[in-house]
Amino acid sequence: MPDSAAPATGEPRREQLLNAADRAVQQFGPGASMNAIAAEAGITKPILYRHFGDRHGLIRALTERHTSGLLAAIRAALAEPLERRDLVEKVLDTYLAGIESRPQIYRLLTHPEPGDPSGIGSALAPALQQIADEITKAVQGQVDLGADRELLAETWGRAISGMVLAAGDWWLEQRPCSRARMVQALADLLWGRLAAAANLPVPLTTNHGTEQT
Amino acid sequence: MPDSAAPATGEPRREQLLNAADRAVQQFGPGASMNAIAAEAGITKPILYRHFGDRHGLIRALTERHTSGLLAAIRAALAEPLERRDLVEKVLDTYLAGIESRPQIYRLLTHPEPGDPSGIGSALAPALQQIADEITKAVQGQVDLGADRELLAETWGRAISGMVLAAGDWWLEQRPCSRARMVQALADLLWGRLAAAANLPVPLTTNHGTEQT
DNA sequence: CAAGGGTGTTACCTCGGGTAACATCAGCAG
DNA sequence: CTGCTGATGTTACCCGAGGTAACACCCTTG
Repeated sequence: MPDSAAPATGEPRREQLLNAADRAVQQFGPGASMNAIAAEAGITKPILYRHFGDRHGLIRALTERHTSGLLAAIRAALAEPLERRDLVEKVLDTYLAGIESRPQIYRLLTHPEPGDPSGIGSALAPALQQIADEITKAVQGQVDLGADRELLAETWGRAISGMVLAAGDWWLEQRPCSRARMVQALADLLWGRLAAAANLPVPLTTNHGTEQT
Repeated sequence: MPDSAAPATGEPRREQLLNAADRAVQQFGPGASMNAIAAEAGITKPILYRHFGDRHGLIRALTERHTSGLLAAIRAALAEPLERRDLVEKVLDTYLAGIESRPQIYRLLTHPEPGDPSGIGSALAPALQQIADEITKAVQGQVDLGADRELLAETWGRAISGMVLAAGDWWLEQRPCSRARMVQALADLLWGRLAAAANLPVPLTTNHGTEQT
């Protein structure tokens, strides 16, 4: 490696390829083929594979570029010195604003696999949808939520089912605790323990590893 | 259609194929190829396509069989006359027990797309993982949760990120309300409004459409 | 004995991920 | 100038998976 500090000619090409991949994904969605991406870049497949190894590597590089932005925003929001309720709202708003600004990219981040080119509506797992509906109905029928009843119930139906899906997914994979404890942890969350818990004093001793890029 | 009420010879074969597909999925995971499924059934591909149209149809038939069970269990749990907190726990436990009993099938239900045969750990979206980590760190650092701190924080990290993912997904797709209202709805949920809201009287006038199979 | 419907097969097509082998052009050492 | 190295690029191919066409078998019914 003769040149000591001149990646200025090497990096840009990779960036350029990623930009092309970006454009291709914007056009064709997350299922854009390697051929399509290569064509968008004005080159052919093998070059992509030389740079990124395989499709997974390309997608990963692509997602990392975008997640870094969203993640940084969320980190910043989480670090703001707000009341906890305000903090929660701030983070939620940051996330929603992030996905709102680039829907195609968002789809890539959350649904990296091709997905069906036919049905647009199949956002999350089909089973989840039905569970969400059940929860919605239950909340609507059993909980007094005032004027916003319908919207709240439906939102909560999605939210709770997604919450349980993600947590259950992780639990199945890792088995960090018994099922009963898991149930307690999730019920506690839904039960407002996040609101009820006392604030910890601002930590000055240990930095919780918020490494920035 | 000469035979009036004798699908007894037609249905069983289809059921039998579904059983074979079940076995194949248990063995090879959700990405089981049509060839593999056909082999497990002791036949070849075209028969599968005759019965189910395409892979999507097969997967759908398979998921419907299993969701009906899980969904019925959740419905039953939701309908039990328990205190709301107990009800929440009951439903959570029902769901977790359901996915625990058949992990491979669960994967099929929630991650119908092939997924990477190489990396096992990629359960949910890669971006989500990092967001979950951030939330975990934030909760650990800012909220006093007592002895279960670590487990609760990590569980909540996954749970909250999954919740926001699902809700955001739905919101992006449907745009049922403004972003600000969405933020409020989600923050309210995390804030214990589910716990704080009054019970609705048991509805006797309208049946909320809990149709059973 | 046909006719029809279900079950089954082999052989093929298409498309997408992934790779091997070869061509080219830059810069740099001798 | 020659020749090495390393990056960029190409064509042509392999493989596996979804999906289909065409043909064969059996069994029931008229």
